Amino acid sequence: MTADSARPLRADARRNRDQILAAARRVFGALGPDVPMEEIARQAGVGVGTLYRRFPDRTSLILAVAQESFTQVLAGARAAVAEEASAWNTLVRLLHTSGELRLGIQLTILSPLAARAIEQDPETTRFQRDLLAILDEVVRAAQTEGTLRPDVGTGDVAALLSLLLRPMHAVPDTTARQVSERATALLLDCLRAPSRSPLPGTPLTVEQLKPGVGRDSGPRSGGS
Amino acid sequence: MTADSARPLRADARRNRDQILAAARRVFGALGPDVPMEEIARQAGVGVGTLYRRFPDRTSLILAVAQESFTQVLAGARAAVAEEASAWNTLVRLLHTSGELRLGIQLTILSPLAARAIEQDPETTRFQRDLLAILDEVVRAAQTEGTLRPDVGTGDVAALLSLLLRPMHAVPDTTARQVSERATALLLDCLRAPSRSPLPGTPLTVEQLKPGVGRDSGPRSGGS
Amino acid sequence: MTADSARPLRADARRNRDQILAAARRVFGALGPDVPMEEIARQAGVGVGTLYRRFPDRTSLILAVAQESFTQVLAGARAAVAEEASAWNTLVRLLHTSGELRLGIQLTILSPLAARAIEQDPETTRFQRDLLAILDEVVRAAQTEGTLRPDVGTGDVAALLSLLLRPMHAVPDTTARQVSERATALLLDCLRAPSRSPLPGTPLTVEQLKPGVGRDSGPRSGGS
Amino acid sequence: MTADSARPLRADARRNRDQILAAARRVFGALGPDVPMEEIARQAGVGVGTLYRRFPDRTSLILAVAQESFTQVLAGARAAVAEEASAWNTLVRLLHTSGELRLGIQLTILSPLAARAIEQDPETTRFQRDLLAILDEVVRAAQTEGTLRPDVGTGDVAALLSLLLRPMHAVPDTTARQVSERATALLLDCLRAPSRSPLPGTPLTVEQLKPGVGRDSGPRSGGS
DNA sequence: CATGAATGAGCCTTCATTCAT
DNA sequence: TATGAATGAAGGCTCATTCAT
Repeated sequence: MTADSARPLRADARRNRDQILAAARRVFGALGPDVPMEEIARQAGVGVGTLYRRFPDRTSLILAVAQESFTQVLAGARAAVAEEASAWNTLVRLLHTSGELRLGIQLTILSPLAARAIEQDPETTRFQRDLLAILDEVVRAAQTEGTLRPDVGTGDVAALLSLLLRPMHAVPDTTARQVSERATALLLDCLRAPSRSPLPGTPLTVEQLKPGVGRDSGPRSGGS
Repeated sequence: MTADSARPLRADARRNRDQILAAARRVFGALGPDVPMEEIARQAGVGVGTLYRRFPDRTSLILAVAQESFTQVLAGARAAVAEEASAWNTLVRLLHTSGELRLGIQLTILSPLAARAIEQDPETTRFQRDLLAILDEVVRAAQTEGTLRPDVGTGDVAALLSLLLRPMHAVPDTTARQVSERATALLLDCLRAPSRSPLPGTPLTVEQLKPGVGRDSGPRSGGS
Repeated sequence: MTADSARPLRADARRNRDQILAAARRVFGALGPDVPMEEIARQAGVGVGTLYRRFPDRTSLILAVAQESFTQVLAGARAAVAEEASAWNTLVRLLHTSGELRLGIQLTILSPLAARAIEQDPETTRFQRDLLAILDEVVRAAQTEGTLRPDVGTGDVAALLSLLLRPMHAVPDTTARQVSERATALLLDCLRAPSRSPLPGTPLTVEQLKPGVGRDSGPRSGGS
Repeated sequence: MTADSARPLRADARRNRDQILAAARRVFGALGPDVPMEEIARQAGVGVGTLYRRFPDRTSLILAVAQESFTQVLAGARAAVAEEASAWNTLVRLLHTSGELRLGIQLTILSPLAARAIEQDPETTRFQRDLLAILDEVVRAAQTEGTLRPDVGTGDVAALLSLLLRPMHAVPDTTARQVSERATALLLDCLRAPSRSPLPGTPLTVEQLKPGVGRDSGPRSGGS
């Protein structure tokens, strides 16, 4: 995934790289994507120099973290597709699984810098495309089997998922977990066919989520 | 709201102050709460010095923006309560109205600094308390009148609302708006009584949202 | 003294000027010569604008304070000369009297800016010249009358006096006062003829105190 | 002295640190303790960043300079005690030796910031205590041996010493040196037993010099 | 290769001084 | 004339990144 470079890294170098990545996830998670590089290095138990040898700048570190996350999500998604009996069950599992990786994904989202980096990174973009493709398949299948209300599009599901993955602030951790579970359950309850009340507009397609036209630098409006 | 200082500010000073506040909303919105103060000053058409004369530090500027937002939300909420015929309609309107002010509220949420400031500001805290009190009333009333599913608590509704208010990234503005509307509709669809499938756990109370026990410095995990 | 400007200032302007001067003495004394001009203005009960109308910049305010002090010292010195019976008594009184004005004099000494300003101000320079002239007279007279040891020059006395006027730090006020009194007494004890042990070098003349050759920007070495 | 940190600094870092310290002494001496950090960095031939890496803020730099000075004074004092035959000679040597370090000590005294920092630094405080202890011993011994007038206390001597160490302004360097020598000689002449005229009050003890009761923020009055 | 030192640009904030009211 | 608002230069400090050891 993250490897486009040629030779496969000496054992200790490998270890360093992993430690750094782990530290980055942890620290980004705890302190946001703006933490001093030095802090990350310290937590990884290496010097800044080493960090920079592995990841030439902050952006590339963020990307690496993001890619790692996406890789796992993707793997999880594929497993869900393969292992679940119905499309609906796949969907349920997708929503729950994603929870695990929320952290990695979002931290990515808190800084304009990170946002831009990720948007522009082909690797990450590919992940997203793949993920959306899978989701799209599942959504259609679920609608075909009659378990998912027909008036939502893959875009809707993706957007909702992404909103549910946003971090909550200033709330006890246990509460956050409960919110997470109950919100997911509620959402699934909504999504189940048949629909009760009609939704405004038309189903959102995957295409409509593409970075598109509107302005978009930094944190922007959106969500309801 | 923001005014506790004694005398009422010279005409031009007043104008400047307003311009600064407006610029701050705009710039915080577009670039996040970490933008250089100088950028805000420029957009407001004043020198940094002027900005600092009005708002002695970044925190106080953030607070001012936040307070302004909350003030409006609160007013909107009160109007909704007063003017709508049923509790359900009030709830609907609350969800939609809040949309307008999302921006002000959230920008507030993107930096640890801002988060801390807002958590600690008594003024803002009061707003939150009042808002939650109103919401609580509406929720109970709606459940009493049988329009809101009984297995959700005010805490659930507040948390969902807050999630929906999170900004979306890298998505065309028009899409963001659609997502917003459709997600709100979907959510309302979920919330309407009777419930279809049961939710895990018990209704979340307002108390459970209080900053409480779990660690919470900086951006932390949470969400669904 | 401080007046070279033509017309004699309207009553209220006069009052303002005096309040400013008084505030400056007080504030310089308490907070050092680097206090914000705004602080001085506040304590004087006027706006900064007014302060600047009276004293076009910090330097001129410092000079005004210094001049006021020197004026008083000079007056005191003349009185001492006129009223005391012996040159020795005049000297004693000079040393004690100066105590009162220490504050005004020194504050002048704490900032490089002030130092430079004072050195270059002709008015102040004149005061110093006059003061030294008087001191010189008294010293010679005392030596003539046989009460002052003959191996000290006016320069020595002036230097000692100036050292004794330095502020003490981090010491209770009452102690400072005692130190002051006892040191003065001790000094007088030293100065009284006949000398016991010979001093190194030759009597310091007034000329040797002139700003002269050596480097001298800002706080410089010196003293014992 | 200044070293409580663990590992012993790389060779070049050490060199830089020393250059910075040297530059600081020089620059503080010449321009006062308020000089821009950048000036110090330039004179040390390093970037500001380096300076800040070594001394996290101005205060710590000032303290380092102060500690260096005190260390030397203390060493000198101990040598004097050990090597001189009589207590009187020790005292003489103390007064003269101190002259060398005057600069470091005083620069320390010109800014409220510095003053506060030094007062509060335990290291420096300890130095002062030790120094006063030594002085106290010498004073008593000299009085016992009958060479020091009995009506002065250690507090008197310390205060006088400190006054003599004050910098002189706007005076040629050579004059400053002469003043220094002659004033010291004169002072010793005063201190020698027997006393000629009685001093007002009672001998000042070391305790009376302690920061104590009187107000003392910023430059305050004091000295004779 | 790893390390941590050095660099310097950039942002925050203060305050002397000017100027509109 | 008095006021206090506005300005902007200057200094403190941090941190991303580079480079000597």
